[in-house]
Amino acid sequence: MQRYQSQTQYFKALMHPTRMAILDALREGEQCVCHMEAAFGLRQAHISQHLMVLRDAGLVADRREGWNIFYRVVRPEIYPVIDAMKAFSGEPDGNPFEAEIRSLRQTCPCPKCNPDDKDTEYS
Amino acid sequence: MQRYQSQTQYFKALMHPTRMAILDALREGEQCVCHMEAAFGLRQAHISQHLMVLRDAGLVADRREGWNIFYRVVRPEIYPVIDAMKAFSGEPDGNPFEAEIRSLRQTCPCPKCNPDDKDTEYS
DNA sequence: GAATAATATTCGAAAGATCGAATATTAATG
DNA sequence: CATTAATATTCGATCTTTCGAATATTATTC
Repeated sequence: MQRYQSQTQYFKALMHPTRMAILDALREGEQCVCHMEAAFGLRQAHISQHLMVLRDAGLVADRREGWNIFYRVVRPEIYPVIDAMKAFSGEPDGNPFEAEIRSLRQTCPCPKCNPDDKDTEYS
Repeated sequence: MQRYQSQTQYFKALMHPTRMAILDALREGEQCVCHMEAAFGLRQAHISQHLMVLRDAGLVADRREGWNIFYRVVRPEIYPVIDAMKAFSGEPDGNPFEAEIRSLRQTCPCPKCNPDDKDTEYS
């Protein structure tokens, strides 16, 4: 059964709701961890742990920018697999967090969202 | 994360080498357990346990015919998902057990393989 | 350079998956 | 009806995954 090692490893990476949510959230391009924390309503450590699994699987990579760390998908060819599964299981395809993440851009203090905040004064 | 329940359940079903092998073996149509046992070189109980997982997931169903129980895929729409993963992970697609199972037909005593064996005399 | 913000890592307990061994079930045969 | 062939189920040990709590790391700011 050695021949199935690779395929099943990747299925294992896709096997958790939080990891599917992360991959969906990254459809729009890179996101910092704080975005996912807010969009999913999950604890920071929890998300970080699942990001580690995806990183170890070679599906995502990170990039630091000041305080924030941005994650991106490095093998977008994984999306056809996910989309095939969504079709199979009758879920609407695409990114269910799209609107949520877009609205985060208003208030998020991370440099990607609000590059000019450097000089902003808070009350 | 409730929304990912269904998708991840199915990924979980695909997550094991033996279960992938079973689904590949069933591409050619229904097979009895003895075929998979011979083709995979795995113990009977092991295969049976994984068949149970696939059955509980609603992917396969069984049918008895005399002594043998034949399994078949009841949701072949799962194959596009598997094929997408094979493409992703660089595996050749299709059923790697095709030749093996075909050759089993020569010697297998199950009714599907040799429907006329009823009257066959052994030494 | 001490404090802080964002994120990562470690640890430990609980839950789940795997797998072999043993046993149970079911239908066919004599 | 006892035996047998094919397959299923149960059990128990081991390994893996999950997840919260605590702690560590890294870059920034004052």
